[in-house]
Amino acid sequence: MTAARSRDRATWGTVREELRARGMRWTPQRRQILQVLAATDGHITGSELLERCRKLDPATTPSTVYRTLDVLEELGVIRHSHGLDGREEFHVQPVAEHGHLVCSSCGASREIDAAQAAPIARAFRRTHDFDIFLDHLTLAGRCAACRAAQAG
Amino acid sequence: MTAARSRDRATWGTVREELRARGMRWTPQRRQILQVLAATDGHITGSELLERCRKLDPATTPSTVYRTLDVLEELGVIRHSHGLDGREEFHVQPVAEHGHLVCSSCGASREIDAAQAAPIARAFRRTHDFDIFLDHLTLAGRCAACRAAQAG
DNA sequence: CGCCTTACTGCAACTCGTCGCAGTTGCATC
DNA sequence: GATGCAACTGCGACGAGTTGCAGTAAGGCG
Ligand SMILES: [Mn+2]
Ligand SMILES: [Mn+2]
Ligand SMILES: [Zn+2]
Ligand SMILES: [Zn+2]
Repeated sequence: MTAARSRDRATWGTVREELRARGMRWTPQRRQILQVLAATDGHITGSELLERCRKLDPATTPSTVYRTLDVLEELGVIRHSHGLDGREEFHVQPVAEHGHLVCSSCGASREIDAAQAAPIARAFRRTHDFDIFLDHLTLAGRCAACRAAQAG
Repeated sequence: MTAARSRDRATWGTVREELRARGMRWTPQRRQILQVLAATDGHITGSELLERCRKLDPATTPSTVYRTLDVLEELGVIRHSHGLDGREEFHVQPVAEHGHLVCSSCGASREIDAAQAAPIARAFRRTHDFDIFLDHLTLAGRCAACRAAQAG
């Protein structure tokens, strides 16, 4: 984990106040989930998060973890996209908005930043009057290496 | 269901020979699944297919249906993309290759045809040497109506 | 037609995730 | 510090989908 990629301490600390401001509660379970997320770089699935929480507290239950992920996404603290298998993958914030480009053959994954996605967003805005959510975008396809390997 | 959108009788009929050619077998279960798919317009999920098969034969089992979907996708008879919830949605062939544009707020969905996707495909081919699979693409976002509704 | 190989089916157990409900607890207020 | 309300947790049942395995049957061949 690098400081550049994860929410800094001060930002994570505001979650408690963001919850209170909405009439929601700060519980030991939520504190622990946030602690694990703060130590996570990049992406994490619900079941991975559950597993890591259970290392700290084996009594952690699935429903609490999944419901907390929903709450945190409503607050904007995390966002999700989907892997090739369709499972949700959560991003900790405030990483720059980005999509993913994944090779169906080898699983290699690259991020698509806002600049790269801008032409696509503009095209659908113009032709369909539709705003694309880059954070939710996963493009599947075949990378150069896999295309070359199969070409023979 | 319209003739224009579903695989015609002759094309569905070739599936039996395509299976045989690969050393696979033509079974009553597969015949029935294909019968349901032939009567399906547009998209269908695995559990929807299971449910429809069970109307014809209540003894239909999940594993056979899901495994048959895998086989048919390998043969190229169907393809899948993912709904906003991540679940697989199968397309019967030979519908023209297309992606989807789905509004996260109201669920409205439009198809993206090859012509509309061509600029995107070209861009990623050029900048990342990566071939996009249009059939697998689902773009999430917000439609004009929902944007207007929320603007106030 | 009957045999044999092996693809396939159905089952049971499992994973991931969701949901209603009853009991618990955060936290605001006095 | 005690009280009370509602948000939250944990439970148990459930839905969707996957997988190993043992028994079944498709279909090629004699
Ligand atoms: Mn997929
Ligand atoms: Mn999603
Ligand atoms: Zn690859
Ligand atoms: Zn909409």
